[in-house]
Amino acid sequence: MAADGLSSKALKQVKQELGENTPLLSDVELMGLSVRELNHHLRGLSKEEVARLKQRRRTLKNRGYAASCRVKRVCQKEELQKQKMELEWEVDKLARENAAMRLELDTLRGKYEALQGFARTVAAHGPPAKVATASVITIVKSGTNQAAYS
Amino acid sequence: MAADGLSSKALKQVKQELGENTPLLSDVELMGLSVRELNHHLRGLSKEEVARLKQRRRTLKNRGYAASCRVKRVCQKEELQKQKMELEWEVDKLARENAAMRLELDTLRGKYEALQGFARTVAAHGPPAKVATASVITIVKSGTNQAAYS
DNA sequence: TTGATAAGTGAGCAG
DNA sequence: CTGCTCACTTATCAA
Repeated sequence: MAADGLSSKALKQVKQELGENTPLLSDVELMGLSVRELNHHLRGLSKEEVARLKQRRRTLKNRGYAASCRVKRVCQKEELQKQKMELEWEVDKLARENAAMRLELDTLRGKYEALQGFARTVAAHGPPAKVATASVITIVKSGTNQAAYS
Repeated sequence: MAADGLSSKALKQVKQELGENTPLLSDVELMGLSVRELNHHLRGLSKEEVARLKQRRRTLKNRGYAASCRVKRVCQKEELQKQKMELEWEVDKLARENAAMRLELDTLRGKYEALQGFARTVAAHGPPAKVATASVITIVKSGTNQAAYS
């Protein structure tokens, strides 16, 4: 291969010239033929020419296979990267939700405990007197669910 | 290329024979040489032989480059898949945490509102009487933070 | 036979 | 020049 002294460009030129010598079967055309159609075009050709033509057909097809193989590889890689980005986005979103809920939970816990202290005092002693601090009053007034008034 | 009638196996045999004719520079050896070392081995060779040898060196190196290129491609793909799996795992973990916290939050909200209703009643009317239902008593008794007794 | 893929080769670019 | 990557060819394997 390295000894023939012909670049691939030169070879392509040769192929083009040959193709012009035999315009009936040049590259793209040769690929699209079914076996039956191919045999039709093969009538009256020497054994060697038939073999050469079939080999050329195979080579052309292989060229296409190689190309689609490369395309496939690229697509798969892009698909992976895309999925990765989507997952990163989802992680970010969930992390934010998580932080927000944690905050909310802590806040609510604080309010709940304050209210619980108030209730415990009330339950133990008499009616609300000194225990009802401003914070507790606030808590009692600001309901998380305003739909329970009636 | 398709016209030379030589398979790559045949070519390799040829190369091996040539290598045995010139045992001083065969494949692996030729690759590991620095330019200076190479020039040393090139003394007293015809221009053509020098060119041929250099070309063979280049070809051998290219073979190695191609191999490492493929390895690299595979590694990158595996790396992406690994990262993807880690992200999936993280999403799963965060989603679970999220669900658990949401549940906890809902529960606490429920308890909070019940307690709030109790407190509101107590604040509006007198001491605990008929309003203190069993659920509220339970809520008051089961503290989320037992450290507030004194 | 057809299609896909690994390995090898040359072309061409970048450093 | 060296190293890398692309397109192509060939050798193989599976369907």
